[in-house]
Amino acid sequence: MHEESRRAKLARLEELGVDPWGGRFDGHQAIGAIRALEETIESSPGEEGKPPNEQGPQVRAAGRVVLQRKAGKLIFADIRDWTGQIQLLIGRKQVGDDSWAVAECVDLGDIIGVDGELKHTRTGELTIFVEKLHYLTKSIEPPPEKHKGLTNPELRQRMRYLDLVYGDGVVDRFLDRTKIVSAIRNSLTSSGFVEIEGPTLHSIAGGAAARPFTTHHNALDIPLFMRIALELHLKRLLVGGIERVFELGRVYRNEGISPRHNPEFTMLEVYQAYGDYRSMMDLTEQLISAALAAIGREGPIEWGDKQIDFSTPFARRTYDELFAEHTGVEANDSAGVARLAEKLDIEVAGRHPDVIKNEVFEELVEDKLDGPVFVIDYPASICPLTKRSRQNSDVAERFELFVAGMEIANAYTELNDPDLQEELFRTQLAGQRDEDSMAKMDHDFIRALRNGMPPAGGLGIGIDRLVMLLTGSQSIRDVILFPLLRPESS
RNA sequence: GAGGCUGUAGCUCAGUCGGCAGAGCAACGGACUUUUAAUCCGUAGGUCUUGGGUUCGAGUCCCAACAGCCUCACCA
Repeated sequence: MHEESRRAKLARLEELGVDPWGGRFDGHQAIGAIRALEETIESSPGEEGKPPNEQGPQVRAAGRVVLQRKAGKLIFADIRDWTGQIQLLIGRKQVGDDSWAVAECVDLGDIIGVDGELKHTRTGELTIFVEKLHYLTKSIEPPPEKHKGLTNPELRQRMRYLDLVYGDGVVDRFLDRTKIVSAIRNSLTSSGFVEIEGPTLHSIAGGAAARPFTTHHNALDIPLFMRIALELHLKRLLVGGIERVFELGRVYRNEGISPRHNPEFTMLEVYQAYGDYRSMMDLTEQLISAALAAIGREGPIEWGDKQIDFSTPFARRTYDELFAEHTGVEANDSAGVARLAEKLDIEVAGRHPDVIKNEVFEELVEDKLDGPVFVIDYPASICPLTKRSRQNSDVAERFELFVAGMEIANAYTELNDPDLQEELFRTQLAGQRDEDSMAKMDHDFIRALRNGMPPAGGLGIGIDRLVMLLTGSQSIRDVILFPLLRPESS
């Protein structure tokens, strides 16, 4: 077994009086920063036919050994940290017999620290000429294949730590995710929004239409649900006078898994008193622009075979307009819509016309919206939390932002009429199943509205999908560090 | 939940018509003080995902289970 030889070296290190598990290692420089010191190397002409003499800075680095070439009493090794990779040269004569014995215990995957001079080898490779070697941690497991790394998607997800070390661009992708989230948070904060933490255990799983995960509180002996949305508690805070408020948090939906769905995902919801859905469009553009700037992306972004241009302002098109454009049937032609639905095997009998129309929209229109495009003015009847347009009460002041056929954001002018809200919670649209409806009666929420919620705009952004788009990732599992997998059977 | 594809050494992958289980990397032993996907010589490494079945004989064919990926369903 591979483990045996590694354990033998572990024992050998202990014999040599070296702790194979290392300890505090102060003052090391990031490899990326060390590489940037290349220009400080001073060079004087060497003797006839010899390379120039170099004098480089003294550096201290730490990293994982990812390549190793043993050439007799010389070892070339490449170590990698999260900022880059650099070659080491360890010579028996240069480090002395004792350190050489330690160096001989180095396996691929081990973590070591070095002190040495930064200069070039004869072949011109930037290299740390090691003077002192520090063992920082032994790896008992062999690393993945050195050319291709881990390619099996299951192993990449289960052993994300290896994917991060050996996968091309994986660390950068997840660091980009962090930068995107920070940029969004900073942008909101600098616009006067405050971040709060709402409850994740809800007694009523409201604010969206999805099946919740259920759990139970022992002491109170009550059923509880993991939240499926952030909405209703944030709106309670509007009632409480927190005029600009947001939460960036995990929500849980007990639904299928796909390249665009993970049972837990990250949602941003923002509420702005005295705003409306149009203010939310401006805010959406602001946040996405800030995210792009944070990861240094300019110009169109490649996503699969699509080119996405995030220059602002994004297109704004009405729901009905897009419906007619992509289906060839006018949105208000309910007979025509019904015929279309039947052709698509969408059930028609006993169902609300807007529910049917929306299913047709999802089927025929959404995929084609490469965007970014704000789809505005949804049928009011499918929007129970949204204020109706003053000009046309059949239309809700709502937009969804579509990019590459994916819904990225959803925003409303928030409904703040408690009586209408209560009525809409009560009205189950004909033909809709309970779990398909977001009209779930929440008396406490109604009571909050009865105390006066200021008119407001609200916005939700699916952070994982946004990160997918901005990092060119085709699967949500590529932007979630530990996506849900079935546990391994032992 | 349905269908398709995949599962072989630690990793990446071959394995033809059903006839001795293969390679590269990694590992181990040896040579090498300027290599860089180091090179050269040698060695070792397998419950072919699991369980059944067909067959003289199964990694290969059939059935089932398990896991992953994809498509669909589900999912504003």
